[in-house]
Amino acid sequence: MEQTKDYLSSHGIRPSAQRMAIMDYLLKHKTHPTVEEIYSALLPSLPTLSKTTLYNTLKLFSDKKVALMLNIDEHTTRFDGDVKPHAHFQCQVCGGVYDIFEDELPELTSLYKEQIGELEISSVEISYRGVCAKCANKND
Amino acid sequence: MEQTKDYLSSHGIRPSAQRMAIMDYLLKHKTHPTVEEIYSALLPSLPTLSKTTLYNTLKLFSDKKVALMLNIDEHTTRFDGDVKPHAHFQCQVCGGVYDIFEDELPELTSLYKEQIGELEISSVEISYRGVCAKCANKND
DNA sequence: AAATATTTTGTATTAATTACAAAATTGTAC
DNA sequence: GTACAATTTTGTAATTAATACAAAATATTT
Ligand SMILES: [Mn+2]
Ligand SMILES: [Mn+2]
Ligand SMILES: [Zn+2]
Ligand SMILES: [Zn+2]
Repeated sequence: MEQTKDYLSSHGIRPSAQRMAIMDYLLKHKTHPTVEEIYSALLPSLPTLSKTTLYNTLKLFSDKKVALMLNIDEHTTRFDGDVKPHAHFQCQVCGGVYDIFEDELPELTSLYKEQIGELEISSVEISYRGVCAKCANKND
Repeated sequence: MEQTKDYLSSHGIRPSAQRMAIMDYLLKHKTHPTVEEIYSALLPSLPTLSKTTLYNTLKLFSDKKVALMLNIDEHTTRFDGDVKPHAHFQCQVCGGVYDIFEDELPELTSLYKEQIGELEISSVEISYRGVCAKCANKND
């Protein structure tokens, strides 16, 4: 929790109680939560937390590059405290979002370019969709 | 237009007037249009077209793999009649969505896998964000 | 032509996100 | 420490993309 404070500060984000709680949640829960999920989880410890604060904070985190804003789920935005290069997979059956790291997908890192032709790149999102192992084995 | 009919039929889609007009529009306009843009464009020639039909049809096209549903734009879904493997780039300044093909990004095709570990893949979406050449040169 | 299945349409609803301004908190100057 | 300014948080209202639903229209089969 103390390190969360320094982490935010070092990225130019003033570490308020709300911001630390939200960042902390993202760092501890690598489930790619939605705004609703984060909100419900934090409400017990931050009873006055407003959704607007949550939206503003997550936008801020994304701008300052301490969180990823994922558009993999067509219904809602999801967030990720892990900003290292990695891809995502969403199961169309259970809706779960899973990480795909370089060991599973060696080509991955080479897609993180700063420039492609004339285009200046600031972020990359690689999204797979399909059926996860758990759901595929349900019809047995 | 006649070939559009066969194209839909061969993909198991009954070629109604609305469906042909929508598919036709996607094949002719490689601008990654939103639902609103498609609707406005088709309204003059199909005055009774309903948004519900448009949403249903685009969902059908996506399911039948004759169109891509793009989540690159966080505000709204965009559609693409080009279903060949390619990546996309959205300019954060002008909002335009551009194609990135294999000649610009040779690693691209190798990401289109059918399986990654235990995960069965049915689609891939690769989205870059940044600033396009036109917008980068505006501050001169 | 009658019966059946499919597609289209219009309206109402849902739900994620944004806009906005007041209230609260924090930081700075004296 | 009080006063003032800047920042952050909050609650409410508004927006808007997307979906639900059932009636109307159209196409297909018998
Ligand atoms: Mn992740
Ligand atoms: Mn494209
Ligand atoms: Zn699953
Ligand atoms: Zn641009």
